[in-house]
Amino acid sequence: EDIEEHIIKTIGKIDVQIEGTLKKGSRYILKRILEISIETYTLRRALGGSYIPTPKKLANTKSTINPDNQGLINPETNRPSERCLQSALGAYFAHQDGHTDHLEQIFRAKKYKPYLDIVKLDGIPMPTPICSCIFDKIEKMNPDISISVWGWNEELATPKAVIANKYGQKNHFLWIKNHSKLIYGDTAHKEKKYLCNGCFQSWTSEKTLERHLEWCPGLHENAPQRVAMSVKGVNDFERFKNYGRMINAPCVIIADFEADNKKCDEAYGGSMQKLAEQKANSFCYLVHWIDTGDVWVPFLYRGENATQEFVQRIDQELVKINGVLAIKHERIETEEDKKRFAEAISCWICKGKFDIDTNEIE
DNA sequence: CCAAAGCTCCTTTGAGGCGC
DNA sequence: GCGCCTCAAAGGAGCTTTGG
Repeated sequence: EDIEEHIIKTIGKIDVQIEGTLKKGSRYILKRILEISIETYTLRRALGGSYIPTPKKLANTKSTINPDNQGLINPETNRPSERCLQSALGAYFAHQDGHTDHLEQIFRAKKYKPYLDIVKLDGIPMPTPICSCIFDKIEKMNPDISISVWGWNEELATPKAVIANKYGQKNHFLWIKNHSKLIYGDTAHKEKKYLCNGCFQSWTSEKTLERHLEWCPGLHENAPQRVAMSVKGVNDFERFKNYGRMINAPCVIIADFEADNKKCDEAYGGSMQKLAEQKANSFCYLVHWIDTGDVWVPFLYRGENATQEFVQRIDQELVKINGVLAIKHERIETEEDKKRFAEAISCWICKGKFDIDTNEIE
């Protein structure tokens, strides 16, 4: 169905292009279309594979169930079974039903067979690609569950939510029985952590998680944003106060740095440790004159001591800018202006009334 | 028995609000 | 801008619980 939709869209695009071309040139006539070719490519996505033992550090957390399908042969393909996703979901359903023992034996224990059958995976490719459209389909077929996919980095012993598709990688699915245990190592703080299922951040208490949930935008595509409206009589009135920003700036300097991320490991003060340092390696700036729109040619520097170089260059620019600003212009002041100044009773910037008697000013 | 999670309790750190 | 306050995050000691 995706292919059909794509073809219909493509035909529409071709029509528009043909029409556009015919309108542009004066006497074009379309006689016939000689050829339309469709190129297809095999999409290589992360795939769920056959049995892989749980990595040691992950196994130590005792937070996952890794169903054992070792030696199982799929009668349809005559190759090792690739049904790890089915068994991971089956283990969840069995656990929901109160079964806690030997869930990893779901393929072999007879009493667990029904739970494998609960899992609806019709039309889902095995091994299963990690792809939002496929997992959307699985969730539609199994309306009682929603699935989040996590990746495990054995070297760092850290879990990470999988959001983007991973291409051409063979994966193995297991069921995360206990999220809390999995995220315990997020910090060195030795208390239970509370996971947000929407964005996979961990929180220090139930209270802070609940507060976060009111605002969590989630990580999925088209994640909703919470909008806080002002309350009548409380915060529904705002007044502009930043009068300094109203003063005309004759010119602005627009500058940008690029930096290398230099790894380090040194004491920073207290119990903090500095792990990385941003070291500027280049910068570029230009001077933009507001009134005339003039731009002084962008200056680009790449090399040693970029920050010091920047300060020196800006000092020189300021000298040049002050040179321009030092040119005095004659003030144009009409009789009307003088009259308005004399009669003014409020500040022209903030509109506030003068609290001085204007008659006293001579 | 083991390793990791997690509890109680205490501490430091940094962000941010408030009043002056 | 400063001092003071509150709050949450996070570090950590010393212990128990948990699940294999």
